[in-house]
Amino acid sequence: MLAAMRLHPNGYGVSIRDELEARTGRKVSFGSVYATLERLEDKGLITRREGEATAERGGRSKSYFTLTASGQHTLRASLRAVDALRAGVVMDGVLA
Amino acid sequence: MLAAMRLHPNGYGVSIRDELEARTGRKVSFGSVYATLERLEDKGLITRREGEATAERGGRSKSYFTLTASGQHTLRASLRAVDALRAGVVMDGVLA
DNA sequence: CCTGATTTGTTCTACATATACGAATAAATA
DNA sequence: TATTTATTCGTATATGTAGAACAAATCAGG
Repeated sequence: MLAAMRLHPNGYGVSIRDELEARTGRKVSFGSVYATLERLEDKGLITRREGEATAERGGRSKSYFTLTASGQHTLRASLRAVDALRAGVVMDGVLA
Repeated sequence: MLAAMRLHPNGYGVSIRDELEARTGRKVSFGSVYATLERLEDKGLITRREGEATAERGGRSKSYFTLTASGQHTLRASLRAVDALRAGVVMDGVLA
C-alpha cells in the first residue's frame, strides 16, 4: 500500500514491484505483488483502473492501482499501531 | 518483537499480549502470541528464559522472552524497510 | 500436613489468511 | 510471426486466529 501511495496515481504491478525492491533492498516476486493487490482489491482498500493501449513499443496494457479512502484509513491505522509500539523503545537509538 | 523489546527483559506471554492490546488497541489472543513467540524462537530471533517459582500469589511460572542479536538485527531491518517506503509519502501529512 | 479450590500462565487443536515463486499466459506492437 | 511488456496461475510455505484444555504454583479449611 505504501508503494502504491508513492507511485500514485500511476502505480501498477511492475512498477510497484520495482519500487518495493528499490526502497527496501529486498527481492519481491510478481506473484507476491499481484496476489497482494488482488486481496487488497477484494477488501476494497485499493481500486484498479485499466490503462489504455500504450502508445509506446509493444506490451500488454497496465492496471493502475490507487488507494481508496478506506485503504488510506487502514494504512494509517497500521502505521499508527507500529508507531505506538516503537515509541520510546530503546533500540530506536540504534536504528540510525 | 517490538512488544518484547518494550518489556525487556521481563516480557512474557501474557504481558506481551497485554502490551500489544494496550498500544495498538487491537484484540490479540494468547494463541497468536504464543504461536508467534515459538516461531521466532525456532528462527533464533528470540530466546526463552524460564522464570523461577514466583513469590506471589499462585500461578504457573513464566517464560521470559528477549531478542537475540539476530532478532534485533532483523527487527531493525524490517523497521528500516518500512521507513524507507514511508519517507516522503504524501499521506504522512495526514498521519497526525 | 493433606487436599481441593483458585490463580496465573502456557500449550494444543483446527483452521483461516497471507506471502512467496516463477513459469505460463495474455495482449499489444513492429 | 517475433518481441516486448504485463498479468495470471498453480502450488508451496508461512503467519495469524480463537479459545478450550492443560499445567503449575499457592492458598485456605479441616
